[in-house]
Amino acid sequence: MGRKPCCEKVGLKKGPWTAEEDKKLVTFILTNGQCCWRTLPKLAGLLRCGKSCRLRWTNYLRPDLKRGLLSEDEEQMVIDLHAQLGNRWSKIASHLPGRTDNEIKNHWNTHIKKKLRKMGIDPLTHKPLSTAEEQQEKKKQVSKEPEPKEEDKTMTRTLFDPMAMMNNDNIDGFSIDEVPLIEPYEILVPAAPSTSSSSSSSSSCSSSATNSSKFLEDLHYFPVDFEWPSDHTTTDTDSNNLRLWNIDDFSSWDLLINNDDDSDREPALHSLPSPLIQNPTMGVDYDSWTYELL
DNA sequence: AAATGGTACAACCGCATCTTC
DNA sequence: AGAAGATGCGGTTGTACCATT
Repeated sequence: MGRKPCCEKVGLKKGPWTAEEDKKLVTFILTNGQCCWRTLPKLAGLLRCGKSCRLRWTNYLRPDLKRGLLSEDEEQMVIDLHAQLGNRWSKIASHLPGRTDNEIKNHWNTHIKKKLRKMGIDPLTHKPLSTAEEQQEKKKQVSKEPEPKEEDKTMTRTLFDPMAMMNNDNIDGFSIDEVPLIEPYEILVPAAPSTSSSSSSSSSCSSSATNSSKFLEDLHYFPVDFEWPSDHTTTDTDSNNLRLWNIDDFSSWDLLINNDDDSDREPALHSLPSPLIQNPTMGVDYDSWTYELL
């Protein structure tokens, strides 16, 4: 008697998400918050399994995501963290606000691995390649010996970790679980005096509902026959910035929201806390997010 | 211009872990 | 305590895009 599959696979859609599905998912989550991924697809009218919805949201649709290639600093941080944590991508991602584990994993596999190899560093051990190769050889010869314990592995990685070397006396105090993630409801906080505190927990089903009500109102002004760009997931690898959708893709939407008569309908921008608009380090460019999502 | 190969990234799969009853 | 369900995580795959031949 095995466990039931996470969802009824029959009749469920797989593969790339369409703009329409994205819209449904975003609308639902902004209305109801993130709750119960299993039931979400049904409630949102999506023919997807909950898992797929969660991934789409966390890796692509979340408003607090940074897009674009990792900066040099971020890349170095990934390398340092990888030296300490190994392939614990979610832990690594928790140190890089706006970055997802999937994104970091992909970047590691496609860019950093090669880079390190070019530099003569083994991306697995973070040791000089020659040494690592020797070790591989030894490992083959002594393959009967048991695997080193997890702590030992970490120690080995740390040995060649510049960050750890610099902060040697801080290693023990360096908690990887202490960096908070920005939640959507934390971003879409209305500037208007709020009756309820914005602190509290992140587990509510309706946490973002009120915060985004204005935003959702604005959704109603979305052109019914608006044509979502089919290549909205296309990345511009020639520039440093990836994109979800080009600003030009939204000319009709842009026209709509910038209509002089309806200038106050611009999606909830006024209600966004100014630090979020002005502070790029928050990883949220509200303007672009609005356009990207819609 | 077409074919081919390489690269990058979104999405899926299966297992692990956590939560609830 | 342990079974079942829900969620999270890491590895892998599929495919679109780009460069080269």
